[in-house]
Amino acid sequence: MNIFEQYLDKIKKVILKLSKNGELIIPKNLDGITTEIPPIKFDADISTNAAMVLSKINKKPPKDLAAILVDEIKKDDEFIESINVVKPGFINLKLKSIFWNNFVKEIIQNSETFGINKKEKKKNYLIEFVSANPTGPLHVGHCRGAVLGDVIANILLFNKHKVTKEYYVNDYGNQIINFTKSVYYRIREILFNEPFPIDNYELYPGDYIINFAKNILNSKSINDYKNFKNISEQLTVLSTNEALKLIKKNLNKLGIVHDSFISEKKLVINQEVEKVINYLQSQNFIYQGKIKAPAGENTKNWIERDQLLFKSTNFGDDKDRALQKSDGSWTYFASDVAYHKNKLDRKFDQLINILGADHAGYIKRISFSVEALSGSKQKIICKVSQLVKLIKDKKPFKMSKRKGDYITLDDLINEVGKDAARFIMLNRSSDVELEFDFDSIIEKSKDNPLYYVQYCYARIASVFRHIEKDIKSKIIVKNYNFKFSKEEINILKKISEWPKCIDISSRKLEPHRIPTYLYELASLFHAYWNLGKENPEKRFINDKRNISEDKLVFLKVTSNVIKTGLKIVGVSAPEKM
RNA sequence: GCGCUUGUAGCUCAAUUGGAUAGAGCGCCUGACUUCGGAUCAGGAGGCUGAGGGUUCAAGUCCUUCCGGGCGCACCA
Repeated sequence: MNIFEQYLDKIKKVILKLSKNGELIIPKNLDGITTEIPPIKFDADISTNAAMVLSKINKKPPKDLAAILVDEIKKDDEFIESINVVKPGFINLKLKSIFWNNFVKEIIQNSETFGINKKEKKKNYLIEFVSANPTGPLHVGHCRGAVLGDVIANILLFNKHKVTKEYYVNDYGNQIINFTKSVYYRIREILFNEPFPIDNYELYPGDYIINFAKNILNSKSINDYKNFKNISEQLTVLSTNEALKLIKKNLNKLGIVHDSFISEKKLVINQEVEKVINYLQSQNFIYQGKIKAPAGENTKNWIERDQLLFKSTNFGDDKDRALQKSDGSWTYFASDVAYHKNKLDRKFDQLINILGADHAGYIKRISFSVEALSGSKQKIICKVSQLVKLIKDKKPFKMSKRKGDYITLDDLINEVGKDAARFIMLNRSSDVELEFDFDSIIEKSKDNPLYYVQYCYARIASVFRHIEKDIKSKIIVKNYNFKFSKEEINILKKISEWPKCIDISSRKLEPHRIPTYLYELASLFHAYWNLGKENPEKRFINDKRNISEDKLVFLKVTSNVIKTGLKIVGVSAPEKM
């Protein structure tokens, strides 16, 4: 139950009715009219801007219009305690405590579905995220995008949409050849005692390659390692499989499981790239031409050459984009276009891509290709996760692949744990760079907002332990005539904002709103808890270890939201810490 | 040079898809545990939301021009 939607509907009905009676002129649509959470200082529960929005068209001051609206809104509403008009023209409603009794009843009876946007049309989403090259373990940089994608999926799933989480495996191209060669040299190092050519900058120096080499040797799939050419194809498959196995293990440790993995190589082998290029050619989106060197860049080494180009400038890109390399093989972009055709063919309602900041420049061309392929019928949403700045010893920590001094996702989780990693990565809007201070998260874990929220749940759980009830089991309520305290109603108000939080997070694909909300809710709860120190009446259980039904229900409802929220974020809700 | 993105308290960040007197944490100062878990709480100091212009009843939020940061700008992926 979303009380803001509920009252918005009601207010709109009132406005329509007044306009029918000729008391009010209304604009073409009422979209500008909203219900909001009033600032705390007003001691109100819901506010609306209706009078201000209607003011201009009616040529009347908001105050006068508000007066008319207030009378009509008040009519036949047994739940409104007071309603008043505030300075620029806001109408603020305060609800009676019976309203909150009903509100709580609703939640108790539908604890699993509280917060879900039931009105929303259910869609079928495809969300592609992580898609790191299968050449080694995931590192910290991948972590943020991974969590972002996973939690966006969780929010959509919570709202009862259908979601497919997909990983695009870039197992084709130069990087893969270099990677396979690296494995090959490590194998020779083991078999023939040849030193690994560490000076060759095309190769991957990381130690993990040694493990891949050992695993492949142990599998005994290949007998003769003397000639690279003879075994390169087989070795590529074995090597990328090793890398993928490791990546999946890393993801699992973060609590992420993709529904499907799509191989770039397969798209190429099945000639899906040719097919899509032919199609685009038939639609006149492709031509043979040259790309100009970018202005301001060092153009000494620039070689202009004829290439197969996609006309992304048709859609507003700065330049057209190459599809084919000079050796005739496809560019990354070409097979990605084929991949997106493949996505479109699977008939999703909405495609979502999660990209790292370093790939943001890629968004235009890929979205334009989706436009071209779908005849502008489909648009893809691309979310960018900004960089994570690692701080160690109060200094920025720069990672270098070459030196091998980069922090893997595995290291990160081993140090701070899955839950903290997820919560911190999500705690900020994905649009801003995030500072990840290793030391403060490891050393003083109390500074970690995750614990603050979890502690709230643990405190409630401890009350349940004292009264020998299970926090997880359903509560049977005899009658719903509660008498909530001022503080409890204040927290219930916050709980009433939960569906709104979910709604916005879902529509804007902004999961960071959930940890923020949970933190705020936990904060109110901790403050209330501490009142019990000075005033025993504010405690939840009395000397005889009894609890009133009101308080029991209140705790149940609060813990329910915290738990649901933590679950969406993908972290645990421990009963003891 | 171009594109994307960002600029809010000393630091790290929120801010209800345009709403009211811009809020938290850290740090700094003062206080609260014989009793439901102190991983907590109460109070104080700290702001011309980078600068100018515009749209609007209303702008941190939208448009525009500057200034500063980040990322990207070939056949890499």
